[in-house]
Amino acid sequence: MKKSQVLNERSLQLLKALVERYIHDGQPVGSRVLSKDSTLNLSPATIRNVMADLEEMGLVRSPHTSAGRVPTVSGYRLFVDSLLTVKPLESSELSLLRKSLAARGDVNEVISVASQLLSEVTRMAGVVTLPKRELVSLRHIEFLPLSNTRVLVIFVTNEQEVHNKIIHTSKQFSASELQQAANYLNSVYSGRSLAAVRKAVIKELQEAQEKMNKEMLDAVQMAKLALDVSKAKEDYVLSGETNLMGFSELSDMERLKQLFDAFTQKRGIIHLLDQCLNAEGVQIFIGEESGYHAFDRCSLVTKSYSIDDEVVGVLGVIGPTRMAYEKVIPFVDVTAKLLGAALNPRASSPS
Amino acid sequence: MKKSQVLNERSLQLLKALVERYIHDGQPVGSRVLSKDSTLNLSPATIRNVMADLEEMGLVRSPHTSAGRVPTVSGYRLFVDSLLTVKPLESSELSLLRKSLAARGDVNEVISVASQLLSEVTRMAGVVTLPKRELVSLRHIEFLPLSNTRVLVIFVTNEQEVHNKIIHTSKQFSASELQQAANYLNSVYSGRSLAAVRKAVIKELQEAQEKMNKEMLDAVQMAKLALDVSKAKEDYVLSGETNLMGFSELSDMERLKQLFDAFTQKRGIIHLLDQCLNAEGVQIFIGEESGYHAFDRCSLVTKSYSIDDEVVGVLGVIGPTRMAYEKVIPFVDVTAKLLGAALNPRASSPS
DNA sequence: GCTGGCACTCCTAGGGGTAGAGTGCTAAAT
DNA sequence: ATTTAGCACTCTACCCCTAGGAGTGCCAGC
Repeated sequence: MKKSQVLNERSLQLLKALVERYIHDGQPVGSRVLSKDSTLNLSPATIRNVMADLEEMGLVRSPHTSAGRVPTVSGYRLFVDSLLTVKPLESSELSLLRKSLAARGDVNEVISVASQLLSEVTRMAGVVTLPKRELVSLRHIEFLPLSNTRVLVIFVTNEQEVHNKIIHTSKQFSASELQQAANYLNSVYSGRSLAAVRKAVIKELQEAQEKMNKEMLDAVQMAKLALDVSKAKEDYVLSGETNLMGFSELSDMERLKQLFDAFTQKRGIIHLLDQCLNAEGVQIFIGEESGYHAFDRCSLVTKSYSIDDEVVGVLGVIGPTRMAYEKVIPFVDVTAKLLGAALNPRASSPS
Repeated sequence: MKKSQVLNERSLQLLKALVERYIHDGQPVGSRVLSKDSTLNLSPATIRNVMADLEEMGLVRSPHTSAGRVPTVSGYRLFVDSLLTVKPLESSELSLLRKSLAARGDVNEVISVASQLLSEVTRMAGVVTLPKRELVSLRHIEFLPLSNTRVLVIFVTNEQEVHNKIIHTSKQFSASELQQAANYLNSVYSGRSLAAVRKAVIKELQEAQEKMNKEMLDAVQMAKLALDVSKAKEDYVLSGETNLMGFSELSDMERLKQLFDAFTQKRGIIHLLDQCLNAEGVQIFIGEESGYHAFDRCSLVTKSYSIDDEVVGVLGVIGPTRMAYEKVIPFVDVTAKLLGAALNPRASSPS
């Protein structure tokens, strides 16, 4: 039993060189190349010894007897956590980001542009969750009668986000009744947060009776229905999935199908991304770490983004475990910042 | 030179048997199996002669000297056009369709349910274009001021379809000015078709000057902006793409990537589907017939669907050329009819 | 005109042999 | 005590070859 189990500097440098090399050309790396490649001048034999240690610790493994070594998940983990030297963004990339994410009106458009940027620049898949603000303020609400007791509700939140849903009311309302109801709600609740409105509405309903006239009661009743499940949909925008088909490590059709199925299911991925919401800085899942079988051969590099210092969503890049972390990490980092800035309503340019 | 070039009944029956057999088990079919398989009792030798004729006419081909025969595109074409015996839907499928497509409120939801049905039942990919009615009637319009000269326009068409866009106006409007403008537009134009409104608006603008007061002029000006490009987005809902990854004929990663790229591009596919809009009955594109390289190994079975006798969209199934046409065709047919019925606003159930 | 027979072609699967890559181990060198 | 050179060993990838099988085309007989 050797003295090790604790890694000395040299082993770490070697691991670093090995991972970098493997990321670069995708083939198991042997002692010979590392000997030439690495800055530390060591003979292949020495390197073999060190590599044997690394293997014993589960940081690398060899696909078969006479192949070189390949990083394991733990190897990658150690690499990204403490060995990685990140490369600053190329200025061309930065300016592309800046240009494309210049503030514009439509939130959905900005989100999908960001997603596409992530995928195009990294040549992997980009993902951005839709922003969900805790504090959604009600800007305006409107009711339109449909057939029978169905009513179309349109409400605008956060200045310019339009939502609509159909509710079923207890009785049939006329257009003017609905107009009155909307007027009442707009005058009383406009500008307040959805959560506050919901709370106030419920309170009003409980102590209503005599204080309110019937129209207002109806209005409040409808507001309750309208705002009920309005925080339902969590969703994300995915781009460049097809880029993943180019990677040899994902060329197994069975796995690939599982991965794409996960993309359409959305559930698992959303859950995964949600875990990153509260994390500081760039978060990385390597291979099986994600806990989702479909991602076994993939890594996910994510960062949350914020509007006005409030974390509202997550974006990231999905690619094979063997990806250029040193470039992807800073890129995801910067994109998150710029996206947050672009979404800040106060900064939105008049154009 | 043989007497043929014109196909006799026997050759046709043989072709039919061959195609059916090939569709069934996906391997080149030889004279031996056909001899046993087919209803017409012929020796392998005779069948070989006939197959040689079929090959000469480009209806079948052999992958190599000692393999059986495989249908060519023309072979499939002849098969689906005149040899196919369609199977009626299984009652379980029909009832599933009926149940799932029971009329409900949200158009988008119905469309995506239909798309999923197409993919789930056929185990291939399902596609449905969003309905686009020529006659879109304006139900209601609303303006909300944003920062500076930007105005959020919300308008409702066809009873319950909500659209919104942001326009830039020449001057800054107050909330009440915008309210007035909306009131004016709603009172004058509500219930008329978008096309008519657009026309009327332009006319009014030209002869406006003295007849109208300033508020109305502003209103009309904004209506023009709002309704300007409102017929922009053609789109479709695709489901079950991943099913396509199971088929061996699409297992070439290069081609598969092209196919999926085409799915995300949307442009080509929309164009292809548009061609089916005006066709009667079920329309089929086999392999290269589509003209789109990405579809070389695929077939597309489509049918237009109508709301209230007006053709508004197309749905279909995308799968490998070797698909069970006799089941897919009637299924697409029925789905189109049921989707049309489900979307008919008059029939929408109050629930 | 159909059929049986036969020679032929081509694909496929499997075996054996070789070259190359890279290892682990040992013994010598530093 | 660590590093290094040398060497035997292992595993893969590739190539060639063969045997078997499938299916054809053609011809001659029914």
